[in-house]
Amino acid sequence: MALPEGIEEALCRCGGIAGLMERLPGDEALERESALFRALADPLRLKILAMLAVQPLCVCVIKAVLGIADSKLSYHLSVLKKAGLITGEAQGNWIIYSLTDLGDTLWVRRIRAAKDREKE
Amino acid sequence: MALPEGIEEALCRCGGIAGLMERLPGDEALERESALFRALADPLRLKILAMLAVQPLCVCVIKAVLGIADSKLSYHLSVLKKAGLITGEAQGNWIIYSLTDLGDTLWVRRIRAAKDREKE
DNA sequence: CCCATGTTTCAAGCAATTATGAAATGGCAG
DNA sequence: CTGCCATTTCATAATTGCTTGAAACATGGG
Repeated sequence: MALPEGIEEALCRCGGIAGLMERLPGDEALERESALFRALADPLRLKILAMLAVQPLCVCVIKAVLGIADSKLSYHLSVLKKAGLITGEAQGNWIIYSLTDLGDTLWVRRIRAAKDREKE
Repeated sequence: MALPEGIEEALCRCGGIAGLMERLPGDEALERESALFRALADPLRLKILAMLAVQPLCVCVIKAVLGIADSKLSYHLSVLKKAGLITGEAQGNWIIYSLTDLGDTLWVRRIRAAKDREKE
């Protein structure tokens, strides 16, 4: 396989194809990371995270803000919960959701990233 | 609508439902953010980003490492390109891909996030 | 000009995610 | 116990995203 000038040289310097492969994250880590991004890959879910970043809320308030069907909201909440971004705690007749540590740090990161991007 | 104790009080403090809605990012921003996450929501694409974080590479090398069909790789490259995470520059017979600034900062962020998560 | 090589595009099928409405669960008040 | 309220679960339909192989497009060499 012929390669463009510059690339081949740089590739050799890092151990060729084999050397490159060694530097990559394992499949398991990639799967875990991408699963997290998948949970964040929906505007509705980001909006829910934004709300919970303000304060913990019960499902009915989230629903009132978003204006969507119960089951739809429940579905998205379960996606966020499975990803470990939020957690729900029963309180009487209600379930109060709030950000987990992971959700909180990721949220802070998102804000920072969005601000970084606005600079351009 | 009756609300659980604590929630209602906190909700009032931030301006009620209306006040909460004002604090949320606009639909446009949410769409833009989620589109970025969607591009990151695939292990193969994260692997490609990992490779390009090591050094710029032509398609054929990426293909050799991943061991997938041309068209499949091309598809994923186009997703990353549309999201503004990578850029391709023709050099003779080859196209050399590299991370954009956005891809690079996001990559750094990802590494940091992964390390944070390992602590637990 | 023609061929070989590297890469992309296209159409079709398949897989995964999301939307929807109805039914089920579980708690609490009367 | 009964009825109501908040929430989830389920089955199904609609949508979106991914994969695959064939064909098309460029580019550079003979």
